[in-house]
Parts: sequence; structure tokens; C-alpha cells
Amino acid sequence: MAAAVRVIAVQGLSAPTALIAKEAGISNGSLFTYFPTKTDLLNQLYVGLKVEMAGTALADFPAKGDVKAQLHSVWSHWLVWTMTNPEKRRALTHLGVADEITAQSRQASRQAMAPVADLLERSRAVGPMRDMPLSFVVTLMSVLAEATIDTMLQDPNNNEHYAQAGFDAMWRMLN
Amino acid sequence: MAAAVRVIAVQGLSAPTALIAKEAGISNGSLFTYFPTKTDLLNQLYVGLKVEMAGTALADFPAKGDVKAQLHSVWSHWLVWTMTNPEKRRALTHLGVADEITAQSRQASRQAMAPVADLLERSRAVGPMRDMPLSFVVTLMSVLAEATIDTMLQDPNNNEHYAQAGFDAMWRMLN
Amino acid sequence: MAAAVRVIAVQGLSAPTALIAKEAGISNGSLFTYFPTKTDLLNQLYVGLKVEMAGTALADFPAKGDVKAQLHSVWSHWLVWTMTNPEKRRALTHLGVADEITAQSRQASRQAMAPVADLLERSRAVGPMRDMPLSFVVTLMSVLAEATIDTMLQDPNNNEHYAQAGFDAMWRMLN
Amino acid sequence: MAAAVRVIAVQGLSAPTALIAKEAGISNGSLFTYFPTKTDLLNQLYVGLKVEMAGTALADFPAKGDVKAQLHSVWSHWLVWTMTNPEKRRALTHLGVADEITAQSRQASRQAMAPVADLLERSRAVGPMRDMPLSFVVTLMSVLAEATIDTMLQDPNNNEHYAQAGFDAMWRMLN
DNA sequence: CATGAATGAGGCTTCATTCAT
DNA sequence: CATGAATGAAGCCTCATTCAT
Repeated sequence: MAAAVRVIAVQGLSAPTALIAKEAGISNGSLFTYFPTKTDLLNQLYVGLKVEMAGTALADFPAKGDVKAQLHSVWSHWLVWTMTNPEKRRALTHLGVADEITAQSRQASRQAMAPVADLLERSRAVGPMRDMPLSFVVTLMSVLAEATIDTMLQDPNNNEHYAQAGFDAMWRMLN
Repeated sequence: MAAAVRVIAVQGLSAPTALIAKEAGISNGSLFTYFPTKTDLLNQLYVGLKVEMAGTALADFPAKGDVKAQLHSVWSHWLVWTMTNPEKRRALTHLGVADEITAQSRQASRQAMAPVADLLERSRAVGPMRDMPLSFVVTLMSVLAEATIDTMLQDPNNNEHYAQAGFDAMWRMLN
Repeated sequence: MAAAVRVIAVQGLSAPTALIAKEAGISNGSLFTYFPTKTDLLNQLYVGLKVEMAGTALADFPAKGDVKAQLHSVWSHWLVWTMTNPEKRRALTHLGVADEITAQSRQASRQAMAPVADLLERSRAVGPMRDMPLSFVVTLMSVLAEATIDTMLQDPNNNEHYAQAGFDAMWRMLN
Repeated sequence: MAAAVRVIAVQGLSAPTALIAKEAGISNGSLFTYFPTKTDLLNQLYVGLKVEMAGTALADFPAKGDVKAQLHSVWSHWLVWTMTNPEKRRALTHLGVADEITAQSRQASRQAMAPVADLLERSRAVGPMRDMPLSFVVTLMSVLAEATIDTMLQDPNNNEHYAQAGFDAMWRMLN
């Protein structure tokens, strides 16, 4: 799967299974003893990456802090993970829009992100977003993070500044 | 191109050219008298849709209004276009992340959106977003619109409400 | 046909008919009012070039000279024509080995070369080649001329020398 | 490759890869596990046949004989190989004029023929051909052999006679 | 008679998947 | 369980030829 990440990051979803196998150092056919189908591989990859991402975002979670501090923690960890794993990020970008990803996989990754969703639920409970569906807020955080990362990559000398600005923008939206 | 929109909306970019040709009511080979390459077709489609979208967003532009009114006009028209053209929207979603879309095409569509970008520039000039790159702000508006549309589609009875809430969220971010 | 020569010289026999038409300044379809088929075009081209070549080779024929002088005249004119018409030469090279050229066309061009064949018949009548089929001798002259031309093109400063040397070699073979 | 020889001998270079595969008793796609490209197949075929031909021509080489005897040996073996392998001969004829054959392939086959070229160099060193480029002489031997073979095929009862006559003609040219 | 858009058969090549070893 | 050659369906694209205008 690590090999798949590397190859897909570069070549996109049309990367041949043969190439992934080669990158993994196994043979052509062996890949299909682990994944019955390329679609299966992609789905497992998708869920795996999402779970890892969620896990990282929730690390060091300040259970006793207030909501804003908690959200800030998630935000920071999320950014760090994405900045640290550009290939996983690229792979996820490709996988996120793939038709091959099943509803079940999307559901599974949503579940992994459930704690984050809960946190957002609490964050917006009394603010102007209280009438929007939770999915709207979740999406918002996700794309804000993506856009923030893009900005950080374009101007690598002000990462702290952009990270904070992105978070502030989100917080303004929620409150 | 209309046929391509319909087919790509359903099948994604991997839609066979043969299918697009059939949908257009022309023969397999005829398609290649209009577009030398599938990649060309996709690029023309991408730019065409972006230009159309930008044109619609800027229709009825209240040149004499204040910035907020102008932005609201663009926002509303944008939402209407997207709601009215779900297939074009889906096609654009696929095209937006395609590797086949050239930098030139992206540049062309950015140019079509230039008036919107200018407006956003004015909108955020004195607010908390003043230090972020303009591209960050443009991206935000775009994804906010997308997320708003998604919400409207999920609960079609409160479109007005969501449209306003989405706009307010954006405005909070900018000010 | 002149256009066809130019295009085929560059692209070979796989040159699209559309390209030949364009080079000729006529439309795509008009070509097929003159030649019912690409094969027809190629055959007419083949015969036409061969006839022209034979005609040139036989120009200024010294009817009163001895056999060697006559052969030398043919040889020289042949070389000049080939050197002067590199595109026709290249086209003929391609056409000469094409499967599309019918036996009838080959027969026609052989007929155009009949006077040359007769001359060769007389040239070798009493020499060591007397027992070989005439076609052998004709082929020999042809390829000797080709090889001589190649040499002349490689070292353009000694054309006279090579032309003479080629002729002498042929004469040695015949006598 | 044997299948390719058979098919190309009959159909020329435009023979579909599918036909070659079928003739070889393998599937369409399998062919491309052996040769990445049709062009590659043709090049390998070309070089392979040339090497085989050169090897045959140089078999039983009378290293201790005089130049004429050596040349006669090469000549005879060449003729035998060509007579024995009419399909390979036809394939080579097609391949020899193909645009797909790379300069590298031509160089490789020239190298395989280097011993023959050396022999010709020695054969013509003191004769009237001494001022011609070696390539001229090599070409001549080649086409003389071709023409001789054609003659032998037309009149199969006098092969010995024609083989000798062809050799004598070459020798006359060289001396 | 000229035009050039339309046709569709056919060619080369890719690749997910299978299976005998 | 690993291997990697074999498969053949499917995709993109070319082009000789037709035909309505």
C-alpha cells in the first residue's frame, strides 16, 4: 500500500497495477493475492489513509481544553500530517474523486472522522452555523485545510502565519 | 460538447470517445474531425464551461452597488448556474482535477474569472484576509459555493436559507 | 501527381491522400475524381515516372554512334535525371517495392524501357553475359546507376569521376 | 520472429501485428510482451536476419585460400542461404527499405557484414575499383547476388551456371 | 465538377486479471 | 503462497472513400 501511495501520487489512478507491484518489490500476480481487484486496492488505500489522517488529527487531543483549543489542536495536527506526507495527500486527492471508491468506503472514512465531526458540532452549536447540516461544516474545515496547505506550500517561509490565518478564518465562520 | 458534458457527468473522464460520439449522434471517427485528440476535447470543454460559468456569475452585475452587493450578486448567479446545470457541474468537477487539463487551459479559465477575483480582492482588502494570497480567497469562495450547493441539493426546501447562510459565512471570513 | 511525388518522397507510401490533395491545392474529395483509388494514383505515378525516366535516358540518342557511345549516352542522361530529380527518385524507390503496383504497371514501365533493353541486348551480345537473361543485365544497369548516384551524393565534388567509373564497371561486366 | 518472417514475406510491412501473433500461435497482446512496439519487432527482425545471413555467408571460410577463393566461398554461401530461405529473403527486402528501421539497426547489420566488407576491400584494392568508396562495392555485391538469385529462380535448371556467371561478372568488375 | 464533412473499419497498444508452474 | 507469461477486451486514433451540397 505504501508503494501504491507513491505510484498513485505520481501517476494518478490510472497507474498500472504492474507498476505498483514493481514498486512494492513483488511480482505482477502477487498483488492479486492481497487485493482481489484494483478497485479493492484503491478502496483499502482510501480508507487506510483517511483513518491514518483522522488518527493523526486526533493525536495529543486536549480532552480537558475548551472547544477552541481542541479544534486548534486538530487543525494543527491535520496540517502537519498533510505537510509531512505530500504523497499521501496527492494520493488522497486522486482517490477522493474516484468513481471506484464505494459508498461503503466513504462511510468508513466518515466514521473515522466522527470525533472531528463531533468537535465541529460542538464548535458551531451556538453560532451562525447552527442551522447548516453538519456535513457542510465538515466539508468547510476540510477544504479550508487544503487551501491553507496550498498557500503554505507556495510561500514556505510563513507557515505559522498561514496556519493561524486559516484557523482564524474557520473560527470566524463558525462564530 | 454538450454530449461530452452529459457523458462525462455520468461516466467521468474515462468515458470512451466512442460513447461521446454516439451521444452526439455522430460517428466514432467524426469526433476527431472536431477535436484532434481526446485531451483537446477535454480542454476545450473545461475552458468552455469555465467561461460560461464566469459569464453567468457576472451577469446583471450591479456596477454601482457596494462591494457586498456586488459579491452577493455574483454569489447568487453562481449558485443558480450550478443548480441549473448539474451535469455541467459534475463534468467540471471531473475536469478540474484531470491531469490532461493543461496549464494553458487553467490560465484561460482563471482569466475568465478575473473580474470575480478582482471583486474578491476589493472585498478582502481591509479585512483579516488582507495578508493571504488572493488565490486562497478565490479557492474559498469556490468551495464554499460548492458546499452550499451540496447542502441545497440535500434539502431542496430551504434553498434561499442555505444560499444566504453560505454567503454570510463567506462574508464573515472576509471581514 | 507532382504533389504526390513531393509528399511520397518525404512520407513514403503511407502518406495520406488528404495530404497529397492539400499539397496539390485541391480538396480532399477532388482527388478521387481524378484517381478512383489511391492504388490507381500510385500506379499512374509509377508508370509516369518510369516513362519520364526512360524518355530522358533516351534523349539526344546518338543513333549513328557505336554501341558503347550509345550506352554511355543513356547512362549519362539517366544519371543526370536522377541527380536532378531527387524527389522523383525517392518516390520511385518507394513505389518500386510497393505491393500495390500491379504487374500491368510493371509491364508498362518495362515497355517504356524497351529501347534501353534493346541497347543492352546489343551491348552484351558477344560478351560473357551472352548467356544470361536480358532481365539480369537490365537489373544490373539499374542498380549500378543507383549505386553510382549514391556515391555521387556522398562526395559531390567528383561526380564526373564516379559517373565514369560506374560506367566502366558496367562495361567491364558486359565485355 | 519466425512467424513474423512468414507473414511479412507475404503481406509486407503493413502486416497487422494481430496476424503475426496469430501465425505465431499467441494472442494479440502477448506479442507486446516480447516486443514493446511493432517497430521494435521489425528492427530485431532486420538485425537478426542480417546477422544470420552474414554468419552463413562466412561459414566454411577458407582462411588460407587466396582472395578470389575466399570471395567465391562467401558468394556461394550467400546464394545458398538466399535460395534456401525465400521467405527470409522477401522479408529482408521489405525491411531493407523500411523507414522504421533505425540507423542503429543498420549500423549493427553493417557490423555483422564487416568481414565481407573487409574481403571486398582486399579484392578491389589494386583493381579499377580502388578509387570508389567501399560502400559502392558492397552494394554491388549485394545487388549482383540478388539479381543472380532472381535469374536462378526463373530458370531453376541452370543454377550452377548462373551462380558462376554472376560471380564472374562481379570479379570482372573488381579487376 | 469541386468541396470537405462524415464515415467506420481497422490498426497499434495497454492493462487488469488469470493460471500453470 | 509467489511468479510472470499469457490473455483479449477495450481504447484512441487514422484514413481511404463517399456523398450531399
